[in-house]
Amino acid sequence: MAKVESPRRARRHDPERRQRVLDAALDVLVSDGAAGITHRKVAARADVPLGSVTYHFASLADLLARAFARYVEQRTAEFENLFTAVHTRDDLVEVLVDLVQGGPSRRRSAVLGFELHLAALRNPDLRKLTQQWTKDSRAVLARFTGPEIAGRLDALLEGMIMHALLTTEPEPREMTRAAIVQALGPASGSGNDLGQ
Amino acid sequence: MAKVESPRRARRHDPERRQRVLDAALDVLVSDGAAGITHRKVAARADVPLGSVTYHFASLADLLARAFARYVEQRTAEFENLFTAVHTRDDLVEVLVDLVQGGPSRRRSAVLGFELHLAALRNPDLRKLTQQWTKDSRAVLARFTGPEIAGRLDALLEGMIMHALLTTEPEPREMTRAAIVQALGPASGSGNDLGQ
Amino acid sequence: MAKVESPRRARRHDPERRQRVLDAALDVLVSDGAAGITHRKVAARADVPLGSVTYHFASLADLLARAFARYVEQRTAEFENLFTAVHTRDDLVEVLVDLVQGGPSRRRSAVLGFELHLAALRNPDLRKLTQQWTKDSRAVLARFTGPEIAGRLDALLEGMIMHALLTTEPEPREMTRAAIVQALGPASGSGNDLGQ
Amino acid sequence: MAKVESPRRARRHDPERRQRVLDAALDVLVSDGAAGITHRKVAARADVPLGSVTYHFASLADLLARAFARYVEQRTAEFENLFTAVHTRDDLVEVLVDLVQGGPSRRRSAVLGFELHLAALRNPDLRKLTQQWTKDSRAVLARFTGPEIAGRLDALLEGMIMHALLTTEPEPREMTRAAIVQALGPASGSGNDLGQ
DNA sequence: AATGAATGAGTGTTCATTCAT
DNA sequence: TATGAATGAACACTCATTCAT
Repeated sequence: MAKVESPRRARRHDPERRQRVLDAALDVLVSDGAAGITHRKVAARADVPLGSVTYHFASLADLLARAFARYVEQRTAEFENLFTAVHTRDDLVEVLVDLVQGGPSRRRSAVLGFELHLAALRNPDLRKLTQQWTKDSRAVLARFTGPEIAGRLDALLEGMIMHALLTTEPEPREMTRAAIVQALGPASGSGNDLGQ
Repeated sequence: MAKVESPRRARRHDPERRQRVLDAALDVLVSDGAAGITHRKVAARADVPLGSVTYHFASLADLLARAFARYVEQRTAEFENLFTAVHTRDDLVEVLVDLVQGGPSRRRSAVLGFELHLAALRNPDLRKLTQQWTKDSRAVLARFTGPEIAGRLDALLEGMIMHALLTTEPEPREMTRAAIVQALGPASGSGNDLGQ
Repeated sequence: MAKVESPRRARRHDPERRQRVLDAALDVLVSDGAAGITHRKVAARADVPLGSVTYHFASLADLLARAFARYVEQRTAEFENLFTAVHTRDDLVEVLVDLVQGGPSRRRSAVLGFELHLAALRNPDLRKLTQQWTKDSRAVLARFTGPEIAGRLDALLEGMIMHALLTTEPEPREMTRAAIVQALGPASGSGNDLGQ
Repeated sequence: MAKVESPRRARRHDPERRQRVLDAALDVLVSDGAAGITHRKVAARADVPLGSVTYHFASLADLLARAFARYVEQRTAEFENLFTAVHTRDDLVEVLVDLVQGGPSRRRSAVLGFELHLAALRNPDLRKLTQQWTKDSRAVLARFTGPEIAGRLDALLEGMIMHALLTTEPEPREMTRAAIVQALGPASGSGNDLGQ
């Protein structure tokens, strides 16, 4: 019978530890921000000895950079995924409204996004990351809207998500939808398809 | 002959010191972020002894809150001001485009804005501040656009400013203008006025 | 009509302020100990501006010394007083038992006494104070018991008071009495009087 | 030839460091009192970097508590030891007189005892420690005197030790002895043994 | 006489990082 | 390879004391 997992495993070989530490770092970023992350908090969160964190990552900045990289990777894939089922303009609108109104489930993602943006403001390496991320996101959107609309849509979404994060009175779904529909511009064709 | 400014004046009486410390705190916030602010950096920036900062502000959190409050105050006034000369739709568009494209002169403002937003995410007192600020900004916009458009315009501007801050290839002015014009929606009247 | 006393009176002339500050200092000593006393706590307790405390007392050590002096003065008088009504051996025993079992009303006194003793261990000025105090106390006791008994009685009382302060299970009154009676030694005469 | 002790050894491995820090803390308590102890003083006394003290003890209060616990442990053993050679009533008296008159060699012990008592007044954890200590001491005494006499003897000893610590004119040994003999009460048997 | 402002020294504590094992 | 011990730098904050007014 399997032994119950003890709170501090002494496993000498733990190939996924790096990943677990990175996820723990993201958890800490969500709750305490880039301002509040420390080796110790990450180690505690990952249930790993302190030395293990400094062993696997050259510095806290390095850990942060790799954690953010992991986040962007995951989020890009997730974002991509969101659009696989989009076939009509209405599908697109619905997906984007969900993105903004996402509720607590997407709060984590959103917070990390803004943490990354702010950190990137003063860290060139992270700036590269945000630029690639922005480029990729817009590319996904552009498949449905063309590049110009994609850019403004992206900005609008970002602003709306930030506001959603901070407000106590969430915007009605209908208003979010209207804003998105307007940003998408007039439907190009007569039908409901995306007209590409 | 002017006295040479000594590196540490022994000025015992300095009634505007509080304000100077707050401005120094904002300077530090711009360069190092809320993550990097310390009493010592603020004191050095304000050319004031360390004890002076802790004397005037009960805690670093208190100092931060008051600095952000000062920033919002200034920025609200400045924002209000921007629109005194706006009479036509084109005026409005031009002012908003400037807001986004503002260049280095507005970088400080923008950075502080995002620092505040992020800090507010985990600090209820600051959240009150951002909420009031958002409300006030939208109210100003709403005078020209009505409340609904004001909301989406505000989000769009925020997103565009964030992107402008992070990109190395600034968006052409024309694209920014197009996005804003679209967000404003179709001109209500036939003329160039704001149609209110 | 009399103005309601505001929490911080701006009375320029306040001849009893020194005394009030000393009493406040004793209050702080009771609650925080000699380890925890500060100008600020005393000022707050006395409802007096910080500058007033440093104005009236040359240093914190000075304030402490004068506060303890005031305490000894009061306590000596009080102690003396206790014995004015003592005429018989039984009276004496009863008064001493009360001294030990005194309950919360005497806790303040007892705590201050031990604070003083400990402070005196490292401060020669305070040591003079404790020596005089001890001498006076013993002199009062000696009027009833002779000097030798007075000394051991004093020590016994001190020890019992300290234990009473620290225990959660107070000693029965009867046991305290028995210890005191034993320390007093066999009644010198046949009667109930003190036999002097 | 012995190596000269360098002021700061770079000893990375030092398994008894915790104990040495605790002993250093007791030294500081003796010289400066609970009021005067600081991490830095302890570190200097133990010849250990500041960070080492905070590394081994979660807080200054923790350090204090453990130092006092160590003291009580040592003192209890020592006290117990004192009585192994006691067989007659005279032996007992002699040991107790030594305890009070102990001279400088016992000054350290006595000071720490009073520091602990005073600290316990405001710290429930330390109060537990003093209660256990008192109980143990009395139990040792009670083996020779019975519980009731043990209690009053304990109080008397405490009071006499405090006075011995503070006086400049030490009490003659004979007087101390008389007080103890009286507290022990009349010898129970005819002989010199303890009559248990 | 009295006090608010000011400041330098020092406090407990946290932490990134190093290193011996 | 992994980690507990260790440490120096820095931090937020407190405070006795000074001084201009």
